[in-house]
Amino acid sequence: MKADAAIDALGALAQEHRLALFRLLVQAGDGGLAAGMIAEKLGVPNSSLSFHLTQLREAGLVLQERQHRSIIYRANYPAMNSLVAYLLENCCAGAADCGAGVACETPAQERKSA
Amino acid sequence: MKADAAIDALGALAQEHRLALFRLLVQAGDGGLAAGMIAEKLGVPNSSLSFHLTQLREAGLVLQERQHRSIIYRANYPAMNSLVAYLLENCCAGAADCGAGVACETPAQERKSA
DNA sequence: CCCTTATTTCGATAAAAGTCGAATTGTATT
DNA sequence: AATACAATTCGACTTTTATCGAAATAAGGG
Repeated sequence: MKADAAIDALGALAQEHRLALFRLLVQAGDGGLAAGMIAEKLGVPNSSLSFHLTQLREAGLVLQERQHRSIIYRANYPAMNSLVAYLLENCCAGAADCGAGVACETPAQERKSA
Repeated sequence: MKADAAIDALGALAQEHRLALFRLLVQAGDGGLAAGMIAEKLGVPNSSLSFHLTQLREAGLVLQERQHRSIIYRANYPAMNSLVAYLLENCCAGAADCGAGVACETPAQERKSA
């Protein structure tokens, strides 16, 4: 993962509605949620929500797919994984135990997943 | 972790210089780095860097400590851990295997670390 | 085809974030 | 107490982000 992609992803998550939206999709799992359903759950006007969905999609954090009249959104888990890996890359210069706890023990750093 | 804290942390990381700065500290480990050293490594004016350090500190992602004339900054690993846990909380509604891969298998979700 | 539903794009506006030189504060040295 | 050094605060400015109603696009049903 490159710095620009990480900044886009973090920026996409750093907003009240988008953070709530992403967590909603993370919890929804494979089934995903339709745009209208999300707008209703978050209490945000459709046009505003559409703006936020675009941000998350362009940042690579969510995937979209048309189903009949609705558009279904899903969390992109691999993208999330590589974002976390990027943040913790070479933690404590690679020392096995550096007091960082779980953060430093991410099982798969810099995998090819996204 | 609460939503506001997560937004602050994500917003703090969603910026070119601050992301590079945080990763620098993550890699530096327990020794930390002095403000001046960071400014030099990043090629950012002191006043700009100070602004960014404040952002990261207020977001809880870095810790500061005075040492003689310098101020040493360190990554706050527990804060990072709880941020990741917050993002992936109740992933796939708690299903053991949901295709999310590593992301969904965070060992310590919502611990009291930060 | 016309009509309803689902979602996005447009456009104008308001609010927040980033930049950096100059001045300031705090700490050590002689 | 005068000087040098390390870092932060101030202030004026530019750029980016967020909001949401109204109009447009897309898909399916009668």
